[in-house]
Amino acid sequence: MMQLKEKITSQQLLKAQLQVDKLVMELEQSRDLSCTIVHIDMDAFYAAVEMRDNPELKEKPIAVGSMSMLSTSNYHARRFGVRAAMPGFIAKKLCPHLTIVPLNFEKYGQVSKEVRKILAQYDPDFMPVGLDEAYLNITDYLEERQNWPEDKRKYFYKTDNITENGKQDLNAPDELKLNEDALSSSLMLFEDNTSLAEEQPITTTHLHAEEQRDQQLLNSVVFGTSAEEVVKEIRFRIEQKTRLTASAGIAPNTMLAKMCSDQNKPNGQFRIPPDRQAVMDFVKDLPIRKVPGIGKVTEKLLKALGILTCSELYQQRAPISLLFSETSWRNFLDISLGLGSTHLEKDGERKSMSTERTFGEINTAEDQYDLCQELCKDLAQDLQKEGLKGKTVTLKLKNVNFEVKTRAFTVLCPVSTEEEIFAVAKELLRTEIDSVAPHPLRLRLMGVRVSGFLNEEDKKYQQRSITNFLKQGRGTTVLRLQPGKSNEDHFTKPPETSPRESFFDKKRAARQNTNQEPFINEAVDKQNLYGMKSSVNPMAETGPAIGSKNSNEVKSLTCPVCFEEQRSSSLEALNRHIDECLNKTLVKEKTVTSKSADSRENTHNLSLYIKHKTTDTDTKNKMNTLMDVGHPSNVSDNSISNSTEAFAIVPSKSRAEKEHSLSSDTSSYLYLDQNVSSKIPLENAGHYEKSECVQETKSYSSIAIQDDILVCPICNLEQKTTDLAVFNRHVDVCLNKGIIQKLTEERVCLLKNHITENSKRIGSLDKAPQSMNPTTGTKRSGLIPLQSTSKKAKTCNSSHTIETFFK
DNA sequence: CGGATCGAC
DNA sequence: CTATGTCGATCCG
Repeated sequence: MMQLKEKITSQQLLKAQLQVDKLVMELEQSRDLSCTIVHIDMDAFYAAVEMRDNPELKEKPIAVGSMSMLSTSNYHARRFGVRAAMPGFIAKKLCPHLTIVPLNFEKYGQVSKEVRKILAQYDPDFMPVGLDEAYLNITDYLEERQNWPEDKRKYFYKTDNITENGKQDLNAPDELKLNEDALSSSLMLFEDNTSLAEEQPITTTHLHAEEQRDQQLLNSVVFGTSAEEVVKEIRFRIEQKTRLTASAGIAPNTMLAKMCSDQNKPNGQFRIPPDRQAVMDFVKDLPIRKVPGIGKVTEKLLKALGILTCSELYQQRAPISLLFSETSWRNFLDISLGLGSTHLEKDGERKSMSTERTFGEINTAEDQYDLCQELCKDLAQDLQKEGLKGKTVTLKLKNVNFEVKTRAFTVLCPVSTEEEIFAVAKELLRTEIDSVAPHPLRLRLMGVRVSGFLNEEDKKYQQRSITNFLKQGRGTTVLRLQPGKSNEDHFTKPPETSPRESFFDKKRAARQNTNQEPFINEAVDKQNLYGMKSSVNPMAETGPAIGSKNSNEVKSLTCPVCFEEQRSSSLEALNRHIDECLNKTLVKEKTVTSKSADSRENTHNLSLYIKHKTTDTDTKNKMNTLMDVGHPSNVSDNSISNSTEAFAIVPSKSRAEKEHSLSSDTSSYLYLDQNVSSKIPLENAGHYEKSECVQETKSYSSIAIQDDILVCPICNLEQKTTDLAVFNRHVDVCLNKGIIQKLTEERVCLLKNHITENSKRIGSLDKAPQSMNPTTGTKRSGLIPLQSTSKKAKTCNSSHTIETFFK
């Protein structure tokens, strides 16, 4: 993209600038600040629930999840660098005293329901996001509330609830403060009130009138009519009801509201007033990574173009409009202007359903088929719960090198039962197994997804067609697809009866007489896949099942669609031909994508780059170099200084400091195995991603370092530093998959052997198994090529990269 | 449509 | 020993 950017002429840029700015004008004109959108976000939700329900966990560092994956952690644990999406066993190394609590989704769901009940009173159409977040549009509610008498905005609470021994949340003092603030600002009028809020914990009936009055005076709070007051009230009620705290953001649109809720987390809130300047001020120095929808990849992409903040995003709007797709750059423009959705669209119908499982290596075909069937079974159950049938079945595979692959197939007749799904998934799996034969597929994950659900129109059509179909007395073909029959029957056997011989049948019969070479087994199955496409639909005008018939009876490499005999004996080629025939297009020979010169070029650059860092040929040093590439101690002090909040082994910060580091801190991991990596300036390598845990640490002080020697739990190498913050950053870099992910499997063992033996030449690493399929390293991100000549790296075999690297 | 990726929780 | 599961959106060919 940087190259493309270079090639933009000033002419083009000028034109783009004019066009974009015209749009900016329009956008500015239609800027809508009239809505009040609220984003509510429960603080460390799962962990908070677990702590609430088990006081023993209160003072301990805890995380919720399993040894293999954590969903969230409490603040205690976050100080050790333990955070969401981290494997539990690594968290244990970072924090040996960590208590890992298993997930209890039912409970979280219950709590979430309670919270939602409250939220619904402020916006019946509020939009939940997961269990712990929600957007509310309180515009209408606010207006109505202006005229409310105080008693309608008055809530009672039990002080005990907050100060009770051992019961209070870590953040309770803040909440108490909030309550006190609210109390002091309220008039505290007492009125006998029949419409008390449900969270009123005091039963008034047993008390004398005066006592009752005193009691309630002490423990009541009146919230105002402003947006802030409403949100305080919401958070107050949530805490009263669940003993859990929430953070909130208030802004004129959802994008801003979401970012606001992050601002004063935990247990705080922040508002951007409905004022253009206020919005622009907020957005000005905002790191783009904070924006919902901009993730790691997009951040890096924009960073390469010199864009770190929203202002820079705006400044570069013209070139951006030339480099990105329409949807992408329009979105970027909205972001840089602080524009976002002002209404909450309720989520539509489900579009897919899937299930997947991670496991220790499974490499025998038999086990893989069994597993696949099990997944289909589970998925079928889920589908049936919602009465869904879908036309596309997708198989997802991840091998032991973490390379993910999906393979999909669409049938004309929607499927929902285990047998139906498995029939398709099995073929997809078979194709994959065959594609690497005689090597086994070495899987660590398998998943099955069904999508392409029928919409209402489809259903009607389906119904009508079936009716017509049955009227015509051709039910036998339909029955082929009914549950109860084995999957084999569905796709590999011809219909028992063929009421009417079609054109295709005749053709087929004619061909049969020529008696040619039989298909090998897999060929039959692959052909079946194509057969399904054209034959399974009982409504097909062509009549019964050409594919099904062909599958058992055709004995030559003849296209079942055009009936031309195919020259190539390659099944792949035949299948491609059939596919093209089905699509009524010409057969195009796909060229097999080879590992392109580009990918080598990249690795070449990389090794050159590393070379200057290591003159020593000792293997262990190379290891260290590899692990330390992203280590801050290798980079300029300057880049570190902005990052010292990592994992927050730091005392509380003032607001100003915090804001400063927020704006200057940007994430950038060093990816050694990706195309751009060699282009990232070294001085940026020490930056790291600022995660939620960093922002949520304000009330904690620093902790002591217990050990003299810090050993990274991921790369297992001793770290030179004794600074826990620096160490944590190293772990973060290690964790961040770019480097280590590809090494965690057998390669690490190889390396270790090399280190201990210290004799073999490193080049032998090149002899790593070739069985794995190269993954395509193509990066897209809506890039519009200005010149079609730039056929960039189509494939990038990451393991190869690493091998070259070591070499 | 199939496949790959990104992003979110 | 141990690196999730699920879903929607987008882009490309």
